[in-house]
Amino acid sequence: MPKIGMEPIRRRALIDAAIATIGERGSLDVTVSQIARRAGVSSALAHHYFGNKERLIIATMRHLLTELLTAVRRELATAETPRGRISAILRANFGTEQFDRATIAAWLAFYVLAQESPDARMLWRVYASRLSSNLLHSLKQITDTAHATRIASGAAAMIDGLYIHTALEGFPGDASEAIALVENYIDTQLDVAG
Amino acid sequence: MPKIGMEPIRRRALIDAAIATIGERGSLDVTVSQIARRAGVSSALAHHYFGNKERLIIATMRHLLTELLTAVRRELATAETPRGRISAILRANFGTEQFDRATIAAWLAFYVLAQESPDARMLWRVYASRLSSNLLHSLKQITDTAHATRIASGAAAMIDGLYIHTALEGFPGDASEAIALVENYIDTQLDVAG
Amino acid sequence: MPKIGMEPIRRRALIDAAIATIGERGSLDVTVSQIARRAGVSSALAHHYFGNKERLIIATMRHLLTELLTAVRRELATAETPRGRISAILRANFGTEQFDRATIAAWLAFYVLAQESPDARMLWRVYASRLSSNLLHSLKQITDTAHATRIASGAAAMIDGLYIHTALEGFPGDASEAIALVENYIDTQLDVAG
Amino acid sequence: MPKIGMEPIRRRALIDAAIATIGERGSLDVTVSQIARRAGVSSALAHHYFGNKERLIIATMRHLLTELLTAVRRELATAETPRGRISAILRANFGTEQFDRATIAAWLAFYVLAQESPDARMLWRVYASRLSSNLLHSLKQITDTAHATRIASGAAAMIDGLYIHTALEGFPGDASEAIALVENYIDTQLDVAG
DNA sequence: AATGAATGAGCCTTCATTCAT
DNA sequence: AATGAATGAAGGCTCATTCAT
Repeated sequence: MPKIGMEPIRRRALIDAAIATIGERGSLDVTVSQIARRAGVSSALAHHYFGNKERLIIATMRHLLTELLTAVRRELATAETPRGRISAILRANFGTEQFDRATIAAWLAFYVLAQESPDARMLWRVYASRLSSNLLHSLKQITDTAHATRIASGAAAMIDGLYIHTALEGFPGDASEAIALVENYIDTQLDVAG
Repeated sequence: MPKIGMEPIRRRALIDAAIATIGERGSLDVTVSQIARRAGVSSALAHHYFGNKERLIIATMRHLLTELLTAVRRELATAETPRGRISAILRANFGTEQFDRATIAAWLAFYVLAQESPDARMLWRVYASRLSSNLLHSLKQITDTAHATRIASGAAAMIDGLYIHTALEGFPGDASEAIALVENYIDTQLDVAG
Repeated sequence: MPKIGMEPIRRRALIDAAIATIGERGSLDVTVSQIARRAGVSSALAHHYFGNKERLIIATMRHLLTELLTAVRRELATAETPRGRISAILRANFGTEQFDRATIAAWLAFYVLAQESPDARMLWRVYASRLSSNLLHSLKQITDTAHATRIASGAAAMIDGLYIHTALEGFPGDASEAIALVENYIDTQLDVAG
Repeated sequence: MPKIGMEPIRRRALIDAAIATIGERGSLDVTVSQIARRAGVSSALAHHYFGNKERLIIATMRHLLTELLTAVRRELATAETPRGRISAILRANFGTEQFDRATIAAWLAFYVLAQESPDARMLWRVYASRLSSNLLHSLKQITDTAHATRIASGAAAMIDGLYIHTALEGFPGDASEAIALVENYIDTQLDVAG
């Protein structure tokens, strides 16, 4: 086995382990040692590559964000109409990779981190404004700005709310039902907006 | 003269201090000492009254929940129609006491706690199902069960989503705009449902 | 045994233990745990009372300095002539309390600390300028300013040099011989200065 | 083409880097990595050439000592009288290479190391006895053994004391003033000794 | 009723050191 | 000749918790 070029492999392994550990625990109250052990390395190595715990956590959050945005882009590529683009965004947000237990739990934990850490908040803002502008862009092609703005806000809130409810098992349905709920919201709003 | 009957006073002071401390920090990463100091007592006293940190946190969460439910009951008492009862619930959820910075931040932190602590999850379930059944009960008097169920789920998700967005300053509006968004959702849904 | 008012007792015990531990080791490479163990308490208590390791070390240095200055003052009180005051200062600097193995070793370690820590350097400056001004004051009553200044500098350097040589066992004599060397320096200088 | 004969170059580079790093920090609290980075190599190479950290430090100390003794020898070669030889020794000790900031700081750090490390103490002893015997040898040609011994001890102490005071910026003058102080001590002592 | 005193347990972090390449 | 990869060991520091008063 080659002993060179391990850095990207280890970084990725540590980030994956961080998601799994945080997801399992349901909070950021995890130790670097736990994450490192799950990644099959020593905690010292985690520090070697990430500097400190916070940076590892932030890198993990960024990874999740990147994956989500990639999924969004992938789905968007298949859409052909403005309304179809909105559905694509929803499919990406509730896709199997984004909507599995550990990932949702990790996202929720990051929401809390975003309250204390400026870095984390900035990342959350990137996610939120990207989602918002994606929705807005498509909605504006269907209805007027005032309606589009309101619908985008409502849909974004509903999406995050569904994440929470799923994480806490307060939402009885699965991903497709979550999507249906938001789709229905948008359809109904657009119907009424005319 | 011996101070008698201090217990309820101290308990309340500690719970208030816990909300303030958690709200300020934005997470449950607060020490018992910080809370106690804010309450003007020693950390040993906090343990004397609550046994351990977790029970103090749970008591704080329960307090917040009780206050919310009390506010809901108070608002409901002023409502006269099923639709009016729904508006009353929203007014309570976004009322000044529930929707201030520290309280929202604390709620968000508790959401995360609910992922790890069975006690906390149970409390969250109480809140979620109470909210849900309140909404459902009124909605069923206006539309059929299928529509009512969906609208209740959507509204509940939207409410929690708005809490998150407000906590992270991703929602640009204030309480009244948050209310308007949910009211509009419900109105539109009911319109279409017929 | 009383359980109140322990703070000054513990602080003193920790400082004494720090001197002994540092003196024995010959450097500041000692752990808080070692010091605490010697003082008969947990390392957590050391942090409780001093905040962190550096502050404990600085407090120890300050203690040594205070003791030295107290000894100087005590000896000065017995002196009656300017020349006698100089001898008093030397007696204090080479007195049994200041000139024992552990204390000398600790002083030497502090000299090094003074190179990196501004707090430590400030303390060293206090010691150095106090010694210097004490010597200078008496010398000026015996000879002119130019000579007095030079002699004070030379004597101060010789004193510190003798500390080092004693710490490293490069000086063959004991305290009285060290004193004699400096006394002789001063006498000779004054003789020549006229 | 394989790099051949790199060993002496690397050793020297590491030792120079060690002096600079220790001098800058003012203590031996430097990491092997810092030294290696400054030398432009990996820390593993430092271990490859020196075995462990202590040996690198000792080698650095020995280097400093060798340079000092070389300087002494160089200066001594220019002296023609016993008194001139003493001046030559002083010139060497306070020469620009020995008396620069980093070197002095490193020396002071080594003094402390000499308290814990037998190897370091042995090196210091070599320096101290060489200095002492050099001085003594010349002094004995000028005055009787008793006086010569005392003057040698006093001068040696004064020299080290001046190093400390310079390191800690407690000595206001520069090298030439330091030399003058010791020269004056010796002259005066010899005058009186007759 | 209340607290100062005290600690065990645990976590983050650093660093000298080793090893395969 | 040289280094990236990796770790064990240890230290500083925090904190919930206990206890005697």
